[in-house]
Amino acid sequence: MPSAIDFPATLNPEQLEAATHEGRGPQLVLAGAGSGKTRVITYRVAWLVQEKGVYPEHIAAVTFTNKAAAEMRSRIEELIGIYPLRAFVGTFHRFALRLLRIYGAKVGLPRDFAILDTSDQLTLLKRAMKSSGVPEDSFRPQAVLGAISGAKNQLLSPAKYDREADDFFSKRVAKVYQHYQAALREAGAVDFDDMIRLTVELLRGQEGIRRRLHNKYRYLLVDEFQDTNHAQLSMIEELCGPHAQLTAVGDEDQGIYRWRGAELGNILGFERTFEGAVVRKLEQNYRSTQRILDASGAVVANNEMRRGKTLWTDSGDGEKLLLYRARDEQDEARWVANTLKGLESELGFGEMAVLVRTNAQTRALEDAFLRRTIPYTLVAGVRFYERAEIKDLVAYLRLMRNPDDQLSFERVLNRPTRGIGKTTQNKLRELAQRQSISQWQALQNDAFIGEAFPARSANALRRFRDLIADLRQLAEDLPLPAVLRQILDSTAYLDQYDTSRNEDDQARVENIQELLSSAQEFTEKNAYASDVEDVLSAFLDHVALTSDTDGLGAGGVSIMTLHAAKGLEYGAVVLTGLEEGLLPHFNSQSNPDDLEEERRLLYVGMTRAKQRLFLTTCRRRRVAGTYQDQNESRFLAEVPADQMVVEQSPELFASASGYGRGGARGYGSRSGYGGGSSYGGSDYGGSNYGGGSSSGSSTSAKDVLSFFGKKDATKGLSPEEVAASEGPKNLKLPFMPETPKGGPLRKGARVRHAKLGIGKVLQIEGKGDSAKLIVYFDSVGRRKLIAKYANLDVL
DNA sequence: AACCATACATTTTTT
DNA sequence: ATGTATGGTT
Repeated sequence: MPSAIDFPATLNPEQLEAATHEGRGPQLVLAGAGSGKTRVITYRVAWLVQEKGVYPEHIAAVTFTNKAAAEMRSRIEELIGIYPLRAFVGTFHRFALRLLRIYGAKVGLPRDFAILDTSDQLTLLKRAMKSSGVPEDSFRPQAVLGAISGAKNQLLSPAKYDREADDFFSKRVAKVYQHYQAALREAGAVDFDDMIRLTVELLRGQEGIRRRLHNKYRYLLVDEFQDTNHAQLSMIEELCGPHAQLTAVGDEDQGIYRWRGAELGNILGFERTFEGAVVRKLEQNYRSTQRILDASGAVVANNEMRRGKTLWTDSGDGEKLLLYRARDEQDEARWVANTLKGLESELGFGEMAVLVRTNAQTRALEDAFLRRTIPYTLVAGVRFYERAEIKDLVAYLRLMRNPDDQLSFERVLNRPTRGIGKTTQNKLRELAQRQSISQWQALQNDAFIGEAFPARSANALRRFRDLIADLRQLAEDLPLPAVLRQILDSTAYLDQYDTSRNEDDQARVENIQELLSSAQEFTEKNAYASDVEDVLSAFLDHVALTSDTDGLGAGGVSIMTLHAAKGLEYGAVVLTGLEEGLLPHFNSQSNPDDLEEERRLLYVGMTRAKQRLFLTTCRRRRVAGTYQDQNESRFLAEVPADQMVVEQSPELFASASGYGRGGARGYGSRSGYGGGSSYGGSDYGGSNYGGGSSSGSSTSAKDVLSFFGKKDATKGLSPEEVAASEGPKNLKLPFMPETPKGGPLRKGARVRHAKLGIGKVLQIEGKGDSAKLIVYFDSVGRRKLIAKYANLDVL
């Protein structure tokens, strides 16, 4: 066991103050990128345990991701030499789950409630839309789910949400929300948002439990505080009893999850929420060169929503940033590949990362890397536990614990196929529903099966019932991995695959093997658990709360989204696609708060770099199949010129015909018209003002200016701003997908579609980027089209 | 139940 | 362009 830690010798003065914060009051630590925030949390826990004699049981450290939690736990344990440390170190959801598994009944949860993943949620939601009479094609289920999630994050019940709903969409959502909750109740399940919401409900409604928990969790540490949403903040508030000591750590400049409910206000208004709070800043950076800090700092300084920090380092200036102006995404990818190859001897590919705003950007990069045989890892991919075969087996496991689990039951009823078709499934569901019993219970009545179903179906159902019953019997005393093997065996699950011929099948079998090993590993780790069912339950919870995205460390250059890069660091970082429409993304250009978030996204990307930082921008880029002219990101103008070297693609001029006007900054060419919100409602809706790149003549900036002056519709750019800009030099145009030139698109207009031929517009509904057209084509008749994607020529 | 054709959507993603 | 979901057909 390590001897006492010399805190003052290992921490800088600010870190030391934060780690050894005394007194009752809450503390907010504003930890700049690379300033050692995890260090502060780990040392604070160590300090509490070693210096203040706090029992680890009284400490809870809460994070957002399993990965962060695991890292934190291992660092703390290493530091104080206690394994395992009996403190709570885990995610918000795991914390909530721990409480709900104990006290769930108090908020109306069944004993073995299941946790839904996103696809289960969608299944239930679609069902809820149907039962609430909201047709599925009227609103995108994803959008409805998003709205419901938002409501839950705001701790709004269906009734309250309904009361506050004042537009058509919200009214509908309110209805669906109600039915969705009913469906959850019926399925005996909660979704992720419910876990937090119900925990708040529990803490607010049960004074006794609340007091007990105040007594237990006396020291709270919350990581990434800028990412908390309203429900999570409430949970923390309720958890902070009169004696709790809260340490919140975060960085408002790295808040990039507004779109999923995170509220920067939680960190900006910390002192208002937590009275008497102390706020500290960590500004010494241990990661990047001063150059990188200055450049990124200059960018983020343009944000209003921040308290302001100035990061510094004593490790030297380092090299200037390098900006590459590429012709298109192929050229960009080629340049990135070559540049990184040149750095290989110095850094090694594993110390390099290429960051993108959208996943679609990775394709060109992968191509270039493959061609140049540069090893790379795509950090993304389908989550392990969401793969179909894994979900099947997990559903079987769930039935072992709770055969009344409706979703799991329906999932495996005919998987692998065993002659229980859709008709039979629907009938069974209806019959069970009518009697208010689970489908499993319905199957217990043998006579009922015989009466209700034709012989063939009845037999298949009986066989399924006996299969599950036998498995449940076995599961009672077999260890988890053996149960899984038995399931595979009894269902002949692997027989569906042809591993010698089909690569996909082979991958599925490998996935199943991986599941077996993870079950094995889990069982070994939890060997101390008292009985078999405990391990099974714990494993199911583990599966529900673990995404296993950690494909890191596979070697080579890491390619990932800016979001995925948060918290990571690399010797060299390339930020690609610094273009209007991509960064800032065009869906975020019209709202100032969204725009600031895009800037933070860039900031997060920049501050991942330790030594070298590269930026790239493309003159044109293929988006959804067709090339679009791009304008440089407005954020590039915010990087101090003296911190950056600019390199330009020779090809920019070589094939000058569509891109004539290559200035030092900004291009005379422009993109078509139609960025999101200005679409439908106007006379110009759907028509386009695309630069005539095909003819080789890019339209002059004057035309563009007059156009905008007249239109006055472009968000994020007032006519004054446009007028104030002088020619191509400072042109900042919103993202606009390119379409060929034509007249205004309106009812009755004749249009040409690339595949469908000539048609007539019958109707235009909606506006914004979702404007829908109904067109009658000579060839195929009526078609519904989305203006954005249809790419219509107006004749 | 397997198969094919068509429709649809395309920012970011954790739990 | 491209992948996935859905729906109809055999």
